[in-house]
Amino acid sequence: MSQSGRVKMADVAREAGVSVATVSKVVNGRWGVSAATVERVLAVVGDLGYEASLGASSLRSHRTNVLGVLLAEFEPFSTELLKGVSEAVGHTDFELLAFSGGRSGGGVGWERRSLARLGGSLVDGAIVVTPTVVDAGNGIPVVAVDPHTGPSEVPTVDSDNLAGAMSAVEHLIGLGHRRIAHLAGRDDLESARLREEGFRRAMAAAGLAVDESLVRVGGYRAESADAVVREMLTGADRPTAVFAANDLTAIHTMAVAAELGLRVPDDLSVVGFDNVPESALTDPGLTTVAQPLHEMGRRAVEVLVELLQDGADGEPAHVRLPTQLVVRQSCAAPPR
Amino acid sequence: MSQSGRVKMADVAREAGVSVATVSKVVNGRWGVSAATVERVLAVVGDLGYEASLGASSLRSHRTNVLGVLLAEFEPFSTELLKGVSEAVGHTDFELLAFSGGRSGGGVGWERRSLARLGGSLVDGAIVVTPTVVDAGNGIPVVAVDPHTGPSEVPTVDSDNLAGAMSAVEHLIGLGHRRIAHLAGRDDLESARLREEGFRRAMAAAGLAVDESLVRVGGYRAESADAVVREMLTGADRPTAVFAANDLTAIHTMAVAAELGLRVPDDLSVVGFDNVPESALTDPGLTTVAQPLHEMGRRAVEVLVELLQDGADGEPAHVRLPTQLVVRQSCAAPPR
DNA sequence: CTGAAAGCGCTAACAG
DNA sequence: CTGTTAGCGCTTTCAG
Repeated sequence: MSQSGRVKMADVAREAGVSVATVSKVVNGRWGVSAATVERVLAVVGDLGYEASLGASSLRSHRTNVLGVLLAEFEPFSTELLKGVSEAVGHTDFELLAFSGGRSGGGVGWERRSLARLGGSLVDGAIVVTPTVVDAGNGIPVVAVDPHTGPSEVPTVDSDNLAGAMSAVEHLIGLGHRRIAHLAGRDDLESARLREEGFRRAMAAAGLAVDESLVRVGGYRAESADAVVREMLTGADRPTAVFAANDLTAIHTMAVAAELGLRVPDDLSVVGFDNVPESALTDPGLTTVAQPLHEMGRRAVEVLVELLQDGADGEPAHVRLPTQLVVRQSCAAPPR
Repeated sequence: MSQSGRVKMADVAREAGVSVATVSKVVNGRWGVSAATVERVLAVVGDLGYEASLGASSLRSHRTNVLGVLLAEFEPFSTELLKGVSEAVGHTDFELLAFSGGRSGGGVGWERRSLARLGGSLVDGAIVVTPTVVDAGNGIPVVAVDPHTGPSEVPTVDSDNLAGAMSAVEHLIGLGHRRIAHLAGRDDLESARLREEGFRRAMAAAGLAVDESLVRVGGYRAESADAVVREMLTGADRPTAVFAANDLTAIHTMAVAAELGLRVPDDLSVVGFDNVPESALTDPGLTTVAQPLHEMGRRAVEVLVELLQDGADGEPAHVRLPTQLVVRQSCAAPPR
């Protein structure tokens, strides 16, 4: 039947002998079409396999029943989150659209760009993952997961980064470590700032001084951390343990250590943060602070859907979930 | 500056004192605009933070520089693939859009629906993940990953399911197993069919008869496999080993075994297929057949981009990548 | 070099 | 109940 290109509403209309307006009404279940017509049109729709163009209908109706997830790139953190989001969305009748705009790693501002490109038409609401700047949305409801600025005027979902970081460092201290390094995220990320803060508090609580030369910014990506890690591990007085701000850089730390001939955990202990599945794939398995990533995704959907239904009444929600230390094999007592 | 809703091209035009047509030309880098005007418009664009609406521009131009990934839901298999896709797309100047249409698990036809909704406007080309029916695209280039029908008129990317399955079963046989069950996918999935075929060939090669009561369809999801697994493991003459058609059902098999008081691998050996990161998270770790998921995603992008640039000249590409057995701790010699 | 006008495919008032 | 008439925000001729 359908010969070239996509089937459009006009094709259905012609075939069914009605106007496009009528087809539109039928397709959208609007009132005021005779049962006979509805049936005929639906038959043709099925026949031709017609499906409305998301772009076109959204342009006009500003209601698409599609939820958007905006992210810088599809890496372990955001894909884990997506699993939770996907599961939760499956219980609603929304469709799900994940968008990664701009070039990988996204120059700053990807969240604004993406929001502008999709918002106001394609998606009814959006979940932005790890945004560094949140514009209170672009006319559409937005919830931020693990945002830059920490709780603000836009609803957020995150985990208890401070307590999580403390538990990780306490674990190292408990094993006997004194010379502990922190491979920090970036100052402009709230989660990273809190993890560093947790590191410092745990150290202070144990009466340990922080050697500032061992607190270095590695970002959240392997590439950005590489040079810093090498330097840290080849330095004269290298640390006996490293607390990395996330799993990706922790895993990279282990890789660099191996390359340098250091055994983990015998020569160097490593702790990460996130508990992405990849952290269990390393050898030895990475001890890390688990964030309930799936749950965070589910909660974000919950908050967003509620916003969509009830509107933004009152204070924005700020959901904070607990973290938990997952002990694997990457930590041991320090070498003597 | 921007007060309500999104900034649109008309706003930029007004502010810059030119027509929308001119703004459009500038924004799209078209020829024939004076340097002075270009500069002025660009300044306003930056100022107002203007970003073209994907929906609107795609509607008119049929070129969006966005690649689509269509999937039934965001589960481990497709998200691993996405990581590879994302990485590869990062090296191009395309943006990436992953869409999961319809309700979770998607009634059949989700691939057609999604393609119709996005194709012809929103995306320039699409990668469909595990489609059960491939319509040769909806006017746009399409490449299928791990498709239903096996190599066909649409380009495909998959892995060597037959050899992979054989290696898994040979591993079990090598350990001394004779009574091996196969938790099959579904007959209408090419990959599942080939895995079953591999199972049978390996058994035959070893001179072992297949007990047909131990070849049961579990689908690719935990829920669909649950009842079948329970029945299999509680039967009178239960198998000493199970080769599941994918990791998700293998993992579920281990869970059910644990629930029934069976120890893995002492009482029951289990092998999976896919090697999604989750397979390393189980206790004991799951022995499984690795598919190069990231690589498959990368290759799919490669094929798609080429299609987009050079058009579909000649035979459709069919990329088949090798699999590899990953031995963890879920298999041992059968109990005597 | 610039702007006016005509749609892309669809939905939302309105008339008939 | 049904069709006609306007656009949504943008790109693209085609005159000026």
